[in-house]
Amino acid sequence: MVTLAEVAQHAGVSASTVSYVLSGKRSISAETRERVGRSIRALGYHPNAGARALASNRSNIIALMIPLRTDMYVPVMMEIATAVATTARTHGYDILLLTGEEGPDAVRRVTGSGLADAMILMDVELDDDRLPLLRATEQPAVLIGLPTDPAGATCVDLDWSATGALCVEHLAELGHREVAVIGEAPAVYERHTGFAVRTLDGLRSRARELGLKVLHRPWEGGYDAMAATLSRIFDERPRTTGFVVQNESAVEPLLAVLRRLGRAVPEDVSVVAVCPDQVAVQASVRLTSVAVPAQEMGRHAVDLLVGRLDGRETDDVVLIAPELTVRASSGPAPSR
Amino acid sequence: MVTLAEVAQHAGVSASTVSYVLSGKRSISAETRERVGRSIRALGYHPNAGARALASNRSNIIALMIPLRTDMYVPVMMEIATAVATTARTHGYDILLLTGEEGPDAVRRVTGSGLADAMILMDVELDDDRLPLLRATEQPAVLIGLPTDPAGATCVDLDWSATGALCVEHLAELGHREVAVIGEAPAVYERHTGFAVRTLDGLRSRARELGLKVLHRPWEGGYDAMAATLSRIFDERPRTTGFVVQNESAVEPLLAVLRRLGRAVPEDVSVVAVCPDQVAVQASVRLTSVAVPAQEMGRHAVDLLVGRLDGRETDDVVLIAPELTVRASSGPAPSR
DNA sequence: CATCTCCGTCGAAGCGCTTCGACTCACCCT
DNA sequence: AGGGTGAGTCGAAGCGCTTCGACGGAGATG
Repeated sequence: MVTLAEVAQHAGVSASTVSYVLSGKRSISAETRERVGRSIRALGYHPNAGARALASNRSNIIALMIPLRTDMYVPVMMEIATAVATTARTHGYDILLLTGEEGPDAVRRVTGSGLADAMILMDVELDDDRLPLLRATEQPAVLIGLPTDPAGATCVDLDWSATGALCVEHLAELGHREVAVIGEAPAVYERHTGFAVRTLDGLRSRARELGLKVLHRPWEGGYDAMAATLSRIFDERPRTTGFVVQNESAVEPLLAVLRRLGRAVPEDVSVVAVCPDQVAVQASVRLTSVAVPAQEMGRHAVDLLVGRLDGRETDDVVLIAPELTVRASSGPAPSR
Repeated sequence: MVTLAEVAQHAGVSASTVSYVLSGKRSISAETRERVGRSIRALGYHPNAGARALASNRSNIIALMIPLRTDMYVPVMMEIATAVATTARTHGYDILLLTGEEGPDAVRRVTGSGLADAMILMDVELDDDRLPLLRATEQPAVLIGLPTDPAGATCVDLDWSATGALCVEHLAELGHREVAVIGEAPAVYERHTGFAVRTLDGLRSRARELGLKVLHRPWEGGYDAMAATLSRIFDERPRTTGFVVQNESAVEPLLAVLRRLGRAVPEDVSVVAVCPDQVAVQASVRLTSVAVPAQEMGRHAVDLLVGRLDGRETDDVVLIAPELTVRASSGPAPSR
């Protein structure tokens, strides 16, 4: 293993000089810089992460806490995670992967041990039990999600409330009067997951303003469950012509069951989805959708964090405005 | 920030004693251990990760390199990743997340800097360019996947070749004579991804032994592409009655298109999938399938690695035997 | 009873790096 | 000519922990 001291000796300078070459924190003559650079390459030197962390009190690691729930749509999580990882690398940071399993303890462990310089938390609940811990430490943290009280942490999220409103507005403009929402699994609402609750609230209040009737049904997964859900919906509200799907994995089952029921999309019923664009265009019907900007959220989170770590002032809450793309799954309400 | 020394002072012992209490590497009287434990709790002490890594030359971190390709089935990757993370935690290790993007450089960086004690690599190609680097370091590594020459690294994988064989055997037993394979995206084969190539090889050679005709068609994604693929297959081999799907995301498109073509499953055609059990049971037709044991693979990989790190001798290659579960998507070939 | 052994504890020496203060030149200003 | 300035470099002091060797004392051994 090659050390700084060996590089210094090889280059005929002192260890501190090599360190300053590496960090650029003091000016070094071009000639010396050159020579040190050559020695580094010649010896194949890599700074030791532990030593660096100890001496500088910086690990250059960002912890990312991902839920390991199976009731969330995984690809979006993954997309956020990869965006976080790649963005972090461009700033010289690595990502430590924490699963939600450990819960608040993980926060304690990581901040306490100086393993990471900062944290990014996903799957934020409205009243998240990790928040008090974050407030108690001076370590920067970014939530991907928006709790009820965001004090003490920076937040990045899609404006879910506006998203819900946007979906229902679109359907209203097309003349739909009765709308059904196929939601997440019940457990997601029960633990007050921010995005699910907010979407629903935003949708409902806009619907009220517009005079639309809304039915919300969670969905557990599976085709049979979808068939049951739909038949219940059409029993209770036969005149339902608009659907909002907030759960990406519900998209295909919904379309399949509608087909089986003989309801044409978009002639008989319209469907608006909240999902990544890729899902929307690859579905069996090209979906009118509000995109979930997973990449953007991940990138933003890291940028904010790095800004904080570099001592810059940053925004406290970044809400991304939703954008609806009209595709083939929504159209004018059938005249009856 | 609380340090070891402060704990030692608070407990009235020397720093080394506290260290030995923590590591258990020397015997400590019960009374002292008790007292030190109390001080630790009283002060809220957490060992500093950097200092520990520096002094002990162990970071207690395992690097996990995940592909960030979009042409792979994401949920399986994620399942492996979470299994890796949770298993690692039970052994006291944390996970450093590396995306495939950096490629071999990431290996160099991580092993060189002592950031991680070991690595787990996913998305292994038959002739992977990260392998030479792994062989050149004495750091343990586990591949989830099996390259052509596994020397120098431990490997964990499903026996894909046997998996392919198993699928075709099942169809053969049911009397199917002409079989089509809906594969991964072409790029997956082009870069010689181990599992894709091996499955196909295993399937083909068993088919040859059994006298079955096999057609293999990659699939890029999307319903239209699936419709095109199927119509080509039925053009070229009208008597095709068996399908093997190795790409989980192809399952629903395949079933939907078959339905549209008026081919009933399993009466007209049988479908065997290679996918996680959850996908198989939640599909619109309950699928006969070979399970991809994602969790098991992740867990195994970590167990092997930890074994190595603890100086134990471990297996070099762990191949998990495939298991086929018969469900509702396969049945006797139609008599013609 | 002298000697050996083992247990429990301590002190000190690093691990490889960053960073602060200090030093040496050259150069510029008055 | 004297002093000030800034660029470039060095030495040394730590960062918080692990670990090795040493040591005193208790109990076992012959």
